[in-house]
Amino acid sequence: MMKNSGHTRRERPYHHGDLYSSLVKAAEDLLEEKGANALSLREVCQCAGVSHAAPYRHFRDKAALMEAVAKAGFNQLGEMISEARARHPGEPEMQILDAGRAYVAWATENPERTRLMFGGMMKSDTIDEDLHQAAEAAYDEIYRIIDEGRSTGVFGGRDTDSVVLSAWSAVHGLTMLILGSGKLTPENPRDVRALADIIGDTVVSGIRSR
Amino acid sequence: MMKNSGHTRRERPYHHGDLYSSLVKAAEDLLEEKGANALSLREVCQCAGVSHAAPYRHFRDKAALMEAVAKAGFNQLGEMISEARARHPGEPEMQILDAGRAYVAWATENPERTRLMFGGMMKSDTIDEDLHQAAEAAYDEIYRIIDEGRSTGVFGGRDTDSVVLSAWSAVHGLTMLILGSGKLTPENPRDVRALADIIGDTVVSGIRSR
DNA sequence: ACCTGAACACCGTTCAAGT
DNA sequence: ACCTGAACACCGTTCAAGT
Repeated sequence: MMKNSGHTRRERPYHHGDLYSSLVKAAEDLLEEKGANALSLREVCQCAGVSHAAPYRHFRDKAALMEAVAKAGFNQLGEMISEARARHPGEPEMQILDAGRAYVAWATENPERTRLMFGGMMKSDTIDEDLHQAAEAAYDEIYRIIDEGRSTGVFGGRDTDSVVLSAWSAVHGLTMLILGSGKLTPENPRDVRALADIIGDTVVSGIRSR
Repeated sequence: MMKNSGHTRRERPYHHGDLYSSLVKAAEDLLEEKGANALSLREVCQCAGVSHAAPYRHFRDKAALMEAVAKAGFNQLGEMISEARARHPGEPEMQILDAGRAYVAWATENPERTRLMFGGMMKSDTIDEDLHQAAEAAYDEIYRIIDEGRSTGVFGGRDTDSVVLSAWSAVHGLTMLILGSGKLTPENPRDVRALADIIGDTVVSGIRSR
């Protein structure tokens, strides 16, 4: 298990080359493997093959590294929703159903990263602007679905923000219950999808124009 | 700021008397004050006026103390829902609306405890049976509301569990978005209640029998 | 410019010893 | 039975020094 990222000749050069990315990758892997509580920066360094002081050239502190991990997570999650939207052009109901499936699926496949992303980090006042924008971009994907559905008359509700909130809350709530409660323990992706569909049906019933 | 819990004569007796409760209380306070990440067992001990080794007579480890905090949280949350239910006998729609308000209100008043309770702790296989039952009792309060609503015909849906899941997901999702996303930042209890009512209306629309 | 190694103040946990 | 104080292995962070 020698790590040699990008280098073919020297076994371990003094200068790493792309330490920033290596640290984020190592942090992601270790986070999912051991959980947020047991994740130490020193272990991430060991995994990336550098000394425990090396990260401080690239990240202000441990929290900044975790913010980078969260940012990558929001980008991935937003991409999943975007793809679900693209799969059903002109069909907002199918878009929201499929986006819900994708949201829950990604989160259950990356539970620790999801907990990190929605665990209160975004509330801190020292929040990075990059991270904020990545989260915003994911939100916008949901907004676009609802907005199209409302403008074509298939969704109702008093205003778009309220409908987005309702849809997002339901899907996000299912997600966090799967990750956080002892009650919901789907064994495989098909179980996850079945749960997502139960919530999807209720959401669509609740926001459909009447 | 001398702590003297229960003792009037001696300033700091060798035997504390009710260290278990004092530690849970101190942990609750410090948790909400500094956040889960910055909470140290040693500081809890200092706050309770004992040495840093004293807790190990009452708790297996730090995680066990946090489980006790979570258990108390589930009991409080379940109590809130129960009271909301009792406020509107025979009116399941009002019960679920009011329970949603109470759920979101309690969580926003106790954000760190809520994150602890739903942060994945319940997933660990070494979970305490007491904690599991406290969480189950809170869940049952929601179940009772939906069950009564379905048996009197005001709620529809394929089965009670699916309807409970839909309602719980929506309210829990709003809660976690308020606690965890940068987007939702209600400034006061009235804002929180307004958000809860938006979700409540959609949920009731979604699960009402048609 | 980028990384290391020693150092510092902390942490959770253990255990012999005190009351 | 309950608590203390010293000890251990760890941790995040800093900084002079190395390449």
